[in-house]
Amino acid sequence: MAFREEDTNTADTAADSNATVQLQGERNNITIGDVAEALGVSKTTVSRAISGKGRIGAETRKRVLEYIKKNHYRPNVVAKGLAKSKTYNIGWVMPGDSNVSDLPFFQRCMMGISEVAAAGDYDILISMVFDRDISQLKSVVKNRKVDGIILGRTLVEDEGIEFLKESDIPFVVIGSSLDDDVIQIDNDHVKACRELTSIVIMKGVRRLALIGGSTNHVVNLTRRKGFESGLREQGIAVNQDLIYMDCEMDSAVERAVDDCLRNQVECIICTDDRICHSVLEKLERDRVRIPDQMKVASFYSSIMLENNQPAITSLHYDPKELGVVACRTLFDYLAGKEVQKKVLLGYEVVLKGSTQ
Amino acid sequence: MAFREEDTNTADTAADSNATVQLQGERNNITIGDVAEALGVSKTTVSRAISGKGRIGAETRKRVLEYIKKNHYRPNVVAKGLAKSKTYNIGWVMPGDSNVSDLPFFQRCMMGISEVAAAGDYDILISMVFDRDISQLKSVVKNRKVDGIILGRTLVEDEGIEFLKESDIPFVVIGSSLDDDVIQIDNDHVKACRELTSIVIMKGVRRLALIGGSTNHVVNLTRRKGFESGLREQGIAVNQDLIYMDCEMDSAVERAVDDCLRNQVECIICTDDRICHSVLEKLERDRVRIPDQMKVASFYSSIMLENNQPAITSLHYDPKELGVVACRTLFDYLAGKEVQKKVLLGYEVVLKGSTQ
DNA sequence: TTGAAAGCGCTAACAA
DNA sequence: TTGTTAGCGCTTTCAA
Repeated sequence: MAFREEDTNTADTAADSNATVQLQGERNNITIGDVAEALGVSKTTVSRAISGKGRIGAETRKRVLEYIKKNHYRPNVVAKGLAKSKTYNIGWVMPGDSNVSDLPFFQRCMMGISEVAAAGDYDILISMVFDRDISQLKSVVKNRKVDGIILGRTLVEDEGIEFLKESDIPFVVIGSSLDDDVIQIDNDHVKACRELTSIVIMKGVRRLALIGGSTNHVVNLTRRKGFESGLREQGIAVNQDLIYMDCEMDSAVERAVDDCLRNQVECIICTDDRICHSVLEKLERDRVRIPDQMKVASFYSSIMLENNQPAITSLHYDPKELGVVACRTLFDYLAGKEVQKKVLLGYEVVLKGSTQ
Repeated sequence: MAFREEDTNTADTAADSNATVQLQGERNNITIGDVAEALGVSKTTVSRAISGKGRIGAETRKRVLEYIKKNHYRPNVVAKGLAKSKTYNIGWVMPGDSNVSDLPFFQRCMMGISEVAAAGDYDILISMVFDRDISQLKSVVKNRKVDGIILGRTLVEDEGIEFLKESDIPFVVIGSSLDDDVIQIDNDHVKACRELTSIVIMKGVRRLALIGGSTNHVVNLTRRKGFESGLREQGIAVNQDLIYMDCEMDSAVERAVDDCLRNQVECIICTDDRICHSVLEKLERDRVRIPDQMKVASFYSSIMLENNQPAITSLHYDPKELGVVACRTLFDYLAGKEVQKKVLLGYEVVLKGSTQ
């Protein structure tokens, strides 16, 4: 029933005027040399006054600083970078092929990173990677445009990580890596998922199923591990037949749900909210009532689940905090400090009506 | 009914090991000087071989290029930038305070930008701005970390635009600006909204209402203009009482819907899908059936509306294309070419069940 | 406490 | 066709 009427002129001009503009003139900025000359001191002195390093007379210092302020001098960060072999940029690598529902997650991470970065006079250079295409990442690193990298997600076979390791540029990942050499910042998914699973079981449920996403995403493996650990903790044998992984397509989710219904599953747990959303739709279509006929919980929640009736029991994380810690860790590492190889952040279990 | 159990150890170490790492060693790269020396030519010659500019013997050129390839030499972009007064970065300014439902929009824009930028050997530096805080943008510009800027959205009173104008750095905006001096890339919202409004009217509706977002967002003004123009086009007088703007909060939307119901409105048009979503929830709560008792359409659709029953009539745009055109335009402008001050891109009217 | 000079890695006049 | 030299704007040794 979709009548599509496409506009023909896809690149039209404003009706009122065909006005054009052209760049002219040069911006020329005042340099450290100008300051030095104006004050009759050397560039070195000015440099020292600014950086605060090296001995310098309090009086001279004050004069320089005042002049600088009055004349709006700002050091050229790029030139400084060249001299110090730094770029004052860090690279933030986002998957360009992620589900829309994951975008807010990366966005929040980025806000955390950006906050810390800004405080350290750093900027963020982004590069998008796709499943098999890490060319943007490569170019940023090979062109030496960044001092370090933060990788936004981890895969089991991660070309990005491979590349970063061999190009020995400092980097940290958000998420867990199977590779111990990598500096990792993640939420404690195992513990979180174990806890949620346990709680659901303690409410009386015995037959639980897990519907999960790609097994190439480390996070899904971690969540599965937490789920199984929760079962065992409550003395329930892990039934591999009730664990459905790699449900990337809605159709796979549907098949899994059908199977659950056939097998008298009492509670479906989803590794993320995209899957959960699709489970909920399927259950609605089949007129399965939640929580009476089936309980549902999710190991990750975003806006997608926000307005569901009934509300969905799920785990909450703080993506911004991940970004903050990742960036701090990277900075510490760049500064030559010792950093922990793996930092695990907290979580929240939020119980709602869907597991009542 | 939300039992929240917060984890106490928000920054815990991996259980198995307290392993730490520390950065060591320096990456030292081969420079243009090394290449020159190895080949017994001057740096200039190497530079010319790489850039292809200036006369150089075919034989020499080949030798240099081969050596470079074999030894994995990559020019230092930052040094090149310093010499040429370029950064090879463009700034992408995203609102950090936007609704989650808008994030995919900005993400898609960014993908378009990133595609064009990469093709031009440029990278993207991001800065987030908040309603009243453009400090990140300022720092990026003042530190001269970028050659030009793309602004992701426009406000009626836009501090970002003000700042960019007076710092005379080249920039383009995605969206429309009331300021004619600004280079703008936008969809043709007026035309699109006029068309959608007209079509709905031609289906027999006479009493239409518009529920819209902040009047500080230029796009909302533009859409309102299109709505009114559609009414007039169909010979319907514009009733200002049925135009509800600045419905930022859900509560405002609810009041507007209540008012619509009282006033025998037959069709509610929303300026974006966040508002539409909230209209739909309200109507559902009031058990108003769509489209029988009330028709609904939206001037912008994203995932939020995707799975609604019935599907919602709306306008579709291509955010990535906006990014592509914005970046191309900026590049042209930087290159000293003449560019159009205002480029309007196309749209799609997608008719669905909600206006049946 | 201050300054001269070399250097970060590249480009671009100008000469040869 | 190639090389010499100065310079982009800053830092940093070394000397004064």
